[in-house]
Amino acid sequence: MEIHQLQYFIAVAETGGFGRAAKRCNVTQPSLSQQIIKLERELGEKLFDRLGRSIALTEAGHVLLPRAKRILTEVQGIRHDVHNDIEEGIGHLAIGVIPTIAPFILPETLIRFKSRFPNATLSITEALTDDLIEKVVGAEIDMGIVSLPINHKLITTEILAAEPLLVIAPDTMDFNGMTSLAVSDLNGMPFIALDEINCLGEQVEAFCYKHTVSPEIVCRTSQLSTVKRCVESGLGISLIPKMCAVTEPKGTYGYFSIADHAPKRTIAAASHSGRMQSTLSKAFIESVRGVCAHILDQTVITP
Amino acid sequence: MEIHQLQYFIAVAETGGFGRAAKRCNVTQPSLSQQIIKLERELGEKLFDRLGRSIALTEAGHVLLPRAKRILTEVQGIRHDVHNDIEEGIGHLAIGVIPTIAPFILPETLIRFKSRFPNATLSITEALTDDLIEKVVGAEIDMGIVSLPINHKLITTEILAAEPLLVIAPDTMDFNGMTSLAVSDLNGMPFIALDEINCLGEQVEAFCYKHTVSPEIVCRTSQLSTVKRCVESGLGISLIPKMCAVTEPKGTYGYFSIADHAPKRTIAAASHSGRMQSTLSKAFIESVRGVCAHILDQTVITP
DNA sequence: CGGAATTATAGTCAATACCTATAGATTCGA
DNA sequence: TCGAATCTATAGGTATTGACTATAATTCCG
Repeated sequence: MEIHQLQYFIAVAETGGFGRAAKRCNVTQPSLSQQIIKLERELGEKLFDRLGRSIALTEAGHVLLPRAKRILTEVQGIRHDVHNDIEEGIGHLAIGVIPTIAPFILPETLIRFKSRFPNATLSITEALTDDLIEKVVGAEIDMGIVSLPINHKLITTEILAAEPLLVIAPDTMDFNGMTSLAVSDLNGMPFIALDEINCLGEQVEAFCYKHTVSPEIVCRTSQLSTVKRCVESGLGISLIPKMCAVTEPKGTYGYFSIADHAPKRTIAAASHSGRMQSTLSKAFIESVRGVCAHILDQTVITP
Repeated sequence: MEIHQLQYFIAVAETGGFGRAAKRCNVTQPSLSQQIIKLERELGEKLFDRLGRSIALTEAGHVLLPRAKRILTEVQGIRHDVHNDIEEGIGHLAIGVIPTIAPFILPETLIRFKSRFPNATLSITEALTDDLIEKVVGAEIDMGIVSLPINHKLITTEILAAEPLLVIAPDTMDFNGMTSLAVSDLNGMPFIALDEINCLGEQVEAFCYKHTVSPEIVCRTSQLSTVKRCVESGLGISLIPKMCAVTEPKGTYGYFSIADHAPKRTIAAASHSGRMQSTLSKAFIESVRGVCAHILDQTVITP
């Protein structure tokens, strides 16, 4: 069964004749006749009673007609839909975000994205960088929101924001009223470290190593919120991303920047080099970029 | 766009590879590749991102997939439906009935038919024989319930019942207690005639002419119910089909058969010789046959 | 009965779907 | 890092088939 056969069939049914149908379909009458006969043979039923002057649909023809029309309508609609549904933002997007970013940007990002594309569906995965990269490569998700650097030849990254890392210290610790510190001030300080399975943990570690400071690690946790709670209870200081400082209620601790070698992380969208970015993907990236800018614009440094 | 292209597309989407899809579709991989490429060109959008190990649907592919599946499902369903819907009595039947039959058989026939084929739709036309025949020839209706003879080379008839015509006479007229009359008894009697545009009118006329009796026509009406009312009011006698006697409430009149040359009419289904009879048509014919048998089985002759 | 109209058949041609063979690209394990 | 394996694309040949022209067969109408 072929689409053009259904087209011919509908034309015959609607024009009431093979010749007229052929004219409408821009083929000759014998061609059309043969295709109808072929369709009849395939279905094992005559579709028309040929009455000389006119034709009449048989029972089988009556059954086929509405179905054929529906199929043709859908086929006609496909070309249109393939172009328009994309613009209308109908579709699905699978996103992954690392745990040290997700809780701070997702709420606002989802609100923005959903209001712009109410018809799109979204699935979010929270996982560590390596996991996300693997999922992107395997096309399980469309994009990962991660922290650079990413080194994988199949991954393309697009920078979304540069984010300072701030020292967080409990109110019980005194920095002599300073609001900004030097790297060397960290030396020997009790330090709450994030587990190294988080890239942020690694990055902090690398930062300390690079500037040859060695704070004394008194605790290792796997979540930033736990870090904050440890700091709050006076256990030590830590280094956390600004978005974490901004978006959680202020407690009994203060924030300080490091003046001489400001540590930062770079937030980026990682996607598969071989896949074209969908409209939704691009829009999501812009949403994240906007949310980051908005969040990082705020000031939290202890006066 | 061709159906097999959609089939290939779905296979690739579901198997996650061109080679596997080709195997499932029983074609070689290059053939399948080419058809996908062709489909992509026609739609103006890439449908898959080829990632080496696996493939991923593009945005356009995501839009197409559910539509392609729906179309394929419908196409698959057609062959099944064309055969099964017929057996399940889904469909439409257009019937015509002459006025001297319609009111007596239709109610019961429709009840029987509808209970057997609840999913079928039915349209009924009441018209004179010539009109009906023309509509059957023009395929406007599927079948006419008429009275023989019908002479038209494109019409096939199938006899449904032989129906006696009975003399109806008002109670005020006395036939000396006889329940059956001879043809000659009609001579000179006041007679309520049905208009000759009805075939029944013609037939009665022909009957009288053939047996050389000439009742005195005192009234011509166009409907049988009017004939009865005229008889009832004592205007004269008439000759009416038995089904008319049976299915209308008995009033102040009696029925008599004609013993020597029993007049009758032959009820038949007239259909187009060139058209195959649908299941519904055949079933409707059987319904009518059954109803006629049931009605004509009853006895109405005045004791 | 003849002319107009309509569908079916026959024969030819061109488009194309399919096949085999092979190249190019990527992944994975040694 | 190199080679084997896997996967898709390309090239060229073949065969199917949809479409065309011409014509026959049938029906309808004057």
